This record gives sequence, C-alpha cells and structure tokens, in this order.
Amino acid sequence: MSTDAAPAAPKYYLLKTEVLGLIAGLQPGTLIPTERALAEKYATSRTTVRQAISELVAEGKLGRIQGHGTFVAPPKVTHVRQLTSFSDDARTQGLRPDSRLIALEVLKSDANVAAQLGLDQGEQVTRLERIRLIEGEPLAHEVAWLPGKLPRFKSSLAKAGSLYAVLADVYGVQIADVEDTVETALAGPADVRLLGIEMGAPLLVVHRLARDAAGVPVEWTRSTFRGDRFRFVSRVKSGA
Amino acid sequence: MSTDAAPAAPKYYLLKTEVLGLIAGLQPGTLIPTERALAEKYATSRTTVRQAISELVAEGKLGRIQGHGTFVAPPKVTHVRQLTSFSDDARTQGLRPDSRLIALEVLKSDANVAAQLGLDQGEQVTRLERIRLIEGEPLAHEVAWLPGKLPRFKSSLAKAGSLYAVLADVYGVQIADVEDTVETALAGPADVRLLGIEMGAPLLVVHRLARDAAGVPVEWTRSTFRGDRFRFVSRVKSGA
DNA sequence: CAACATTATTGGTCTATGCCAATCTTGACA
DNA sequence: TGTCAAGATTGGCATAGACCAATAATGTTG
Repeated sequence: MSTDAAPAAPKYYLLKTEVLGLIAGLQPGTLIPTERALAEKYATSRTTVRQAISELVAEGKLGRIQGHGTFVAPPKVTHVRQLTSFSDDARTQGLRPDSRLIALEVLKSDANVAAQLGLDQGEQVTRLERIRLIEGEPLAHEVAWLPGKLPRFKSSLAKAGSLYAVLADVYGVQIADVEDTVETALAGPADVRLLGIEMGAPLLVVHRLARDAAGVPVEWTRSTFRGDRFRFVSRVKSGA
Repeated sequence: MSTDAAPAAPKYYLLKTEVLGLIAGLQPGTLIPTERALAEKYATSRTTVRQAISELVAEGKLGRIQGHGTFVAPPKVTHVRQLTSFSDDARTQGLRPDSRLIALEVLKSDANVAAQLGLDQGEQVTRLERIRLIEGEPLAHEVAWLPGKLPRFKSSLAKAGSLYAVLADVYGVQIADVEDTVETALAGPADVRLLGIEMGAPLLVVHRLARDAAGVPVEWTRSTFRGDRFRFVSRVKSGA
C-alpha cells in the first residue's frame, strides 16, 4: 500500500557499502584488493566492481593509479574563502601552498572577459594561469584576468607569491568585495592533464569577481578545484 | 620530445562532444535519439554510449527517464546565498519557491548536533526537515536543527513560509552571521528518492551554521542541492 | 653493481549480449 | 466512448571477455 517504497539497492551499490566497511579505519594510502579480486570475492563481474569503485573515487574516498592499484584516499582539505587568497587561506591552516605558473600574458579581451571586467572588447587585459598546489599536490587550476597591462607584474608576483599581496603592495589596489559563484562540473581531458585526476571526476568550478572600494572590477578568475579533495567555507557577516 | 602529450581522448569522450553538438541550440525537453540508436549511428556499443550520456546527465546537460527517453535538460538555477533564506533568494529572482514539510520534531541532540550548536549532548533540539522546490521541481533536501523547543513553531512556519522570517518576527532572533561549507557528493538511494535524481548524480552539500549578534548558534543546517541544477553565489564585503 | 630489457600485474576502455523496470502505444472489449 | 490488457519501446543493471596502458617486479647483461 505504500506509495513509494525505497528503491531496491542495485548490486553495485551494495558492493559500494561493502567496500566502505572494508576501508573504515584504514590509513590513507592503504591498498585495497584489486578489481579482479573483488569481483571474485563478491561473486560479481568486474564491470560491477568498477561502477562501485568509481563512485567511491568520485566521492574522494578512494584513489587509484593505473598499474599500481586502488587505495584509501586522504581526507579533504578545507578551504576557508573570505577576502583572502588561496595561499593565505592555506597557510592559515598550517598547510604548505605553492603555485606553478603556466602562463602570464597580455592580450586583447574577448567578449566575456570584457563584460565581466567592465571593459570594451579588445581592451588589454593581463591573463594569469596557474596551478595551485597544497603539500605538493596539484589541487586547483586557476585563470585570472586583470584589466590593463601591469608593469613588472611577473617579478612582483614571483617575489610575493600571492596575487592579492601584489595588488595591494605594488599597485595599491585594495579588494573591497568579492562575488563567488560555485557550481559542479566533471573533469574532461584538460582537467585530467592539469590536475592529475581521472575522467569524469567531480569538480568545483568557482568564478570570482573582485572589486575595489569604488566598485570597479579588478580581477575576474575562473578556478577549478578538485571536488574530491576540497571543501569550501565562506563566512558572511550581517550588514554592520 | 614533449614531456606530457595530451591524453588521447577515449571514444566515449568523443561521443560526448558529438552529442553536445547535437543538442546545441535545442529547446530543453527535446528528446535525443535512443541509446540503441546512437550506438548504431556512431558504430559503437551501448555501454560506451551510456558512459557518454551518463556524464552529460551528471553535468546537468541532459536528463533521462526510464521508459521515456533522454532529453535536453533545463538551465541551472542560480542561488544567491547571503544572509537570506532559500525562499527569499528564489523570490528575488522571480522564481516560485515552495517547501514540503517532511518532519518537524523535538528530540534530544546527538553528539554532532550538540557540538555544532554549542549544547550538551541530550539537550532538546528542534529538527526541521524539508524538501525545497522551485517552480514545482524538488531541488534540495534540507534538515535544520535549532536549539531548544520552539512554541507554536509549526503554525508560525506554515504562515510565514520562511524559517528566517519566523525566527525574526516570532522569536525576535536576528541572524548576525552565517558560515557555509560547500562540498561535493554523489547521490545515494535516499537522495534518489527525495529529489528524484539518479544514482551517482553530483550533489552540492552545504552545511550552514548561523549565529546571532552575541555569537550564539541559532541554527545548524545540512542542505543537499542538486549539483546539476544549481549554482551558488556568495558575496563578501570587506571589513567595513 | 648498475642499467636495461622482459614479464607480470593492475587499472582503463570497449564490445556484445541478456534481462529487468518504467513508460507509452495499441487494440480488444464492455 | 471509456477502460483495461497486452505488447513494444526505452532506459537500468549486470555478465563475460578482450585488449590497451601504466606501473612494478624480475631477470639479464654489461
């Protein structure tokens, strides 16, 4: 008589629960049985095992390396996101942040970037592309656009490390407010290459628009974070 | 000589791109060819077609209904998240929000809830569980815990609709700041049942702790949003 | 002993196929 | 005309097996 009974859990989901029990309490990095071994142990096909394992990987509970094996994943990193930068956030938690510069160039803005920064299409913008690492592990891919051409930007950035520090100390630009947009996406080949994750892994895509006190946009950034390794925190205080 | 060539895109990924082209410009709701038809058209197996389609579904670009077909998904809803509530956020954008009450009960706090709200384990808390809908579609599952027992809470909530409105108008509680934690997860059977999504769909799980001006916790909420239908926006202003 | 080639192991992709479950269509029947 | 039953269609789950790609282990050779 019940209108909607709970859906009977499919076999791959039961197996998922089974594996969760298997890894409970194990140290990160511990290898679990191979897919073929699990298939035999639970009297199922490797396809079904892979579906279960794949979801656990997507959830950040397992990791896997071709030719090596499947292992218990390390816990998520919590990212406190206020007006601070990636590097400041990380250091606050006692983690060692790092950046790998991929590109730093001055070019003409396309329609989208111009709209975000309040420029006319074709006006000069500085494009900064970086990989962000924590404890040596690449966790985010970040492309920032800044209006205009910034003199001695590269050397300043190399010295300070933090983009926001450079803006404040070198150019006297104070960020007054930021607007973050967070959505989910799945990893494609580019993300796989840049972040060393697997196809289809969940991502958190964050777009940030930062303005100065006068409300003039000073930065527009698209950041792609590993969804299996990150957790965002944002604090908002009331009007006063 | 290149150190790391771009990985050769697997067939299911090429197919994904192919289907993306197929649906570009189509109206939401438009049915695309069946899995079996696509498999034949692109000379591949249905398994491969399903892998491609599944990722597009997870990304919110397609939807599917067993026995009916696969169709172009509607665009994402943007959720502006400040100090406001779900219903206020939605109305601001001209969308019709709604709530379906699942449970409203007073019970003893467990260890976790007590810790979040700054209570001793076992102290009374009010638990409010709701499904949040926009334009009639269930988009989020929300469980809120409030300290203590609130008199006439149910009727007040039914009248006002918004939890924050009730807190302010009926109990005189002003939210002074909130802390949101955003992370990704994949849908399990419970999420499937409550939100009408498919197993493994990406979710945005948000934990919110709201405090009053004195810093006393007044609400702790766990919200599960459909990752394929939502986009979060948070605005943060500088200290002054 | 060190460097290299070979082999085995493990995850990554793909095929072909079967049956189940939900939905829609069609047609028989009252 | 309306209702219900049967069949066709479509996505959901699972199997068994094959081959590829990356890694690790082994053995050979200089």
